[in-house]
Amino acid sequence: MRLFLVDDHPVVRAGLVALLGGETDMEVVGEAAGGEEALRGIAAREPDVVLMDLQLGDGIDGVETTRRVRALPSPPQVLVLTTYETDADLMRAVDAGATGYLLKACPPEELFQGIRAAARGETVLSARVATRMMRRMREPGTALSAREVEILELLASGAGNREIARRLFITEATVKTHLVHIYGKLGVETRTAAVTAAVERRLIRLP
Amino acid sequence: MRLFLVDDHPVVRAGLVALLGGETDMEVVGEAAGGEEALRGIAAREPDVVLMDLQLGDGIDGVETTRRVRALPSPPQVLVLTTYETDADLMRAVDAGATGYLLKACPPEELFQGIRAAARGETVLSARVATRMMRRMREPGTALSAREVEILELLASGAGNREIARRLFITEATVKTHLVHIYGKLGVETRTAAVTAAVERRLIRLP
DNA sequence: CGGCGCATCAACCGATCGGTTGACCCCTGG
DNA sequence: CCAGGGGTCAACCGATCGGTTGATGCGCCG
Repeated sequence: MRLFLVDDHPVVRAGLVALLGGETDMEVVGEAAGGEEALRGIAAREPDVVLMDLQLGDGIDGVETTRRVRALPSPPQVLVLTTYETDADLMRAVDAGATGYLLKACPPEELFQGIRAAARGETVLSARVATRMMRRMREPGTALSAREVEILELLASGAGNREIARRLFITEATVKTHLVHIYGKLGVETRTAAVTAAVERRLIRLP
Repeated sequence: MRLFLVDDHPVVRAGLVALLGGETDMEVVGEAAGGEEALRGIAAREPDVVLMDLQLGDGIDGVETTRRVRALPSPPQVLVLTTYETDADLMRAVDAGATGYLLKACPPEELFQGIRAAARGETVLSARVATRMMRRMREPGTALSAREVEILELLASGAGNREIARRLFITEATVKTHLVHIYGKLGVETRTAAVTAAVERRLIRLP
């Protein structure tokens, strides 16, 4: 089983090499610190599974790299191995064609089994990640409308209700109504908390 | 040189062991995934240098662990080795008694030299971290105090003034005074705008 | 057709926030 | 020594925000 590592931390790459060296059925055939380097290396070495971090430091991130890797002819499986377990990270990774999503904090044995499962094309999720997905499924009504996202973005820019109303050509009353709905869906009570909650879930992105 | 590792990621610990194994003058005498475990291990093994991550997953974080380690009789040097380079993390780590602050993304050679420097009691900073500090020095009036950063972090969590006051053991009046200063330094007029400005300038990091 | 969710608006009230002025303490450095 | 900066607190005021109730119109879907 040929593996390729993509992570901007030399320490993490060394750790994976060391850990995987103990498994007789796995071999690390290449590694990369950034997206561009990864694409070149993967095209050249043709691994079976790519272990991909999402935060790569330089311009092109892990999600975009995953998308391009999966667009290669006869692409390898891509197993995301990252630090965080936000909904948006997971969704975007899956959308980009990732085969699985594991956390760096997971025990090594879970990592080994995950890699073998990914090589067989099976979807593999860390226990904590799977738990989050289940909870999302069971709690509908948390999806924000397009209008509500518009409000959130102006909110994040620090605009007051009057300013938001002016920019969207509606009245303050309407803005307040939207805000109440947003607070409810995000489970917060203040505008500031709404902004941070939205950023964490990658509903909006700070400029 | 006896080293002790504190990091909640098995992969990272394995990576450090593998990397440091190549250096003849270093020896990893113990490791821990969490704060409590670290304190017990360090007291027992008496290392020269502790490599400390700031995100430990469980209740007690790296900063608090560092503070307690430095409070031990004849404490080891603590070298923070983490992923981020926000002002908040750096300032709190230094305040807690850390000898240095390196990033996991740094090249291994910088890590080795940093450990040797830390063992001699010298302060060592990653190049990117040092750059940030220099810029802070050269632009006074825009630099937030440690206390102001504390306020900002609670602000970002969506806390109201009363909640901030309660958590920091001060009165609402004091919180408001700090906020006025923060608004002035960041060039904003509302708490929400202050949070986004602070995140953009990497003064704080969203949870 | 009759709900249902979304978007819009109004009026009201209490709570909170933004801004100001003034004050005290502690520490550091010229 | 004392000026300066940071941290703390108080009292006050107007502006804004959070929360509520109620209402209208639109499009979708069974």
